[in-house]
Amino acid sequence: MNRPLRPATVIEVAQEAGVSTATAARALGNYGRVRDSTREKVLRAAEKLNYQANGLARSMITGRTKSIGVVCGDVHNPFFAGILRGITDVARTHGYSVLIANSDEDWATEVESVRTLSASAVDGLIVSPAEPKHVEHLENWSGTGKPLTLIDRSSATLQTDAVVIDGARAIQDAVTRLFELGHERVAIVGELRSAQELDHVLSLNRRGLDNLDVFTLSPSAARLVGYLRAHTYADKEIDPALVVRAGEYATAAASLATRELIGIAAAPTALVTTDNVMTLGAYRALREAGTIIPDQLSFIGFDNQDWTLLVSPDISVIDQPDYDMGRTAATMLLERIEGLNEPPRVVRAATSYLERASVAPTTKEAKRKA
Amino acid sequence: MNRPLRPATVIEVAQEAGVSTATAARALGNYGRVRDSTREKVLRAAEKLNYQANGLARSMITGRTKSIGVVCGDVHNPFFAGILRGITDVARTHGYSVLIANSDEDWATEVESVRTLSASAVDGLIVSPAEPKHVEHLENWSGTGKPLTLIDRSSATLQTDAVVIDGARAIQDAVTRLFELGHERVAIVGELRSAQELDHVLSLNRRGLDNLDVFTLSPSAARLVGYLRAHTYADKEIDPALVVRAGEYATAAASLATRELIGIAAAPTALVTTDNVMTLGAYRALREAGTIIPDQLSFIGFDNQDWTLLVSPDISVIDQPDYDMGRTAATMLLERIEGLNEPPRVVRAATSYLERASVAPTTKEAKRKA
DNA sequence: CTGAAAGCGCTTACAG
DNA sequence: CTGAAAGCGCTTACAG
Repeated sequence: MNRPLRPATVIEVAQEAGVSTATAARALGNYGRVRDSTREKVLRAAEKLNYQANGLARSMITGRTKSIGVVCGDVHNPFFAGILRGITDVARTHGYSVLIANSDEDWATEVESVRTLSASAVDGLIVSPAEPKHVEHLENWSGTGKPLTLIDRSSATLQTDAVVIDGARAIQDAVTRLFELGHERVAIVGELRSAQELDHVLSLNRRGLDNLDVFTLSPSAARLVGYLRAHTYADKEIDPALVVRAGEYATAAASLATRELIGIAAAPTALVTTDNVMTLGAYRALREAGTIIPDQLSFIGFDNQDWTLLVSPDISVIDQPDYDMGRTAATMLLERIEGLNEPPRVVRAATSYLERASVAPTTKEAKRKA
Repeated sequence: MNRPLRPATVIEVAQEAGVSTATAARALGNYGRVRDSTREKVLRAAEKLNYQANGLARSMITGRTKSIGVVCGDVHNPFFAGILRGITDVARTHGYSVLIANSDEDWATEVESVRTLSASAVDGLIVSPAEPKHVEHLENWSGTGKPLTLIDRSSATLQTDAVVIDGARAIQDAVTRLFELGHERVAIVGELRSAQELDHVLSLNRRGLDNLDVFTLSPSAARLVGYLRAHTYADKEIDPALVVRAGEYATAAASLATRELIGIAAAPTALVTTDNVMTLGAYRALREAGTIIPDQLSFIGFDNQDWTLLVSPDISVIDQPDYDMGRTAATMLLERIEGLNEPPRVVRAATSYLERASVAPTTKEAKRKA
């Protein structure tokens, strides 16, 4: 009865139960046909010997490890943390383990992460690709026949499941709302890392904007398109000085860009941001500059972070269901792992605009209403 | 040259290179002696066949998977997110994968998580035990000979590496600082889930407090000890009404408890909290109640969250190096995995008190100084 | 329903 | 330095 250091094997259980290893394996592994009385005999022997299946040996044969891999930008970013929580919750209820890797939005790191997870033989992968245009490594992964689900970003070249939001629509609605409130000079702060993508988007005319598939763009570029569409459809001109590029995915960059923005001669009366990092950075700059919200500037952030309800005034935000997005992505991935064979499915999670005290009509508009 | 769906095996590489499988394996696996020219021949064949080592087969033999498991309360909690980031960063540089599970501070969930990670055959485990007194499942794990590192909480019964902070000391210093500023009525809001532990700690006299090993307590109880010590050493009486028990690890519970606290007749002039969840909950309640900080109440939070520098006034905090704690825990674990054989090491990470505008002297004290 | 035997893709003594 | 062979702990046709 003394528990051996080396756990018992199927063979030992079989001997204890007086059956063949094949039969013991069937009873233990819960497959094939076994007479009930035999199964019980085996299970009793297993219990006696404290049998624990060796998952490695099993996985080598079945080719499945009951684990999934996640490659996101940074687990410390609350948006990804929320997604990850959703993924882990779904995985757990299905008995799957979750392996996590951060890309820091760096392509080479992402490639390496995928390789590491691949070496860990995960059954499926959830990735928010750092560069949706460079997904050869993900194509290779898919070449193995194992499923892949994209999250937060989709790809034009990759035919797989994806969970995204319509960020362009969300920003378009927010900006339009600001127009309603009388704002004529609305600024936007976004990462917009790719200057090329930025130039491309800015160069589009109305028809170009209409026809653009925003889901193939990087998140910040897609959201900028919403900003441009709002202007175009409202017949407002776009002042390039109000389109602010942080250039990298960091709060410091957003702060710097925002500081410059509010220093220009024809200052904006309203500001929208494209995600939680930009929101935090921009807000810090406004706070340091002593900008009075909403009197001097109406402000709409992205992502419903805790702090947006702790500062004064409360910050209006575009809420994005990160947790549910994670759940959805995991659910879709597990369906594929379990054998679902359908054309790629793209889920667009719903965002919602939560208007709070950081947004107010312009003085002029307020008077008009009165 | 067409890439086969099934990756090449050692046997195929060996045939291609014209050597035995043993030799091919040695060259591929980078162990044993192989003549340089032979090695090259094998590696060239491997490249040609696009050989990828089957980690599962390798792991089954070596007994190692190059992966570690992490069981924390909740990855969505910024404290754990910071820890996890530290762990993943260290793991990556060593070529290890990280498997993550949340316990939600629930013991049964933790047990299940350990079992799942165990089935995934991780080489080591980092756990912040939900109930430091109930660690039989962790003892079982250690019984396998694989290493375990505790984080944020240690255990009296478990002889393993651990990374903790001296929360008692941190709170003691903070409370003492409040005394210096003239505060006589200092309150504390903590989770203090275990009523039994709370009663025990509250019942201690000076000697009992002196001799208590706070590292065997739950974090919030340990921090309460710091509060009690500060009072005892300053010869201040403890008003039980100022020791506030949220009872569960949730912001809502902290808010509720705080709301009651500030409603009592003899209200506190200062408040400290025991971790980031309690801090957020307490701050929300104060904000809703319209408490003016620091005029009506000096406030010291735990964990240097982003938002503590966004609200007005800035919130003083006890900073806890979550990221570095994660790094340290991972480093220690990997050392054990690599064979280090030393007595258990307990690292006490340094906290720092960051005083900001949320803390001020009492009116009386301010006058005295003037 | 059960058993004997082969096999998954590696690593590892053991000889030479 | 290299090779023939056994073995890790399972699962899986194939017979019966």
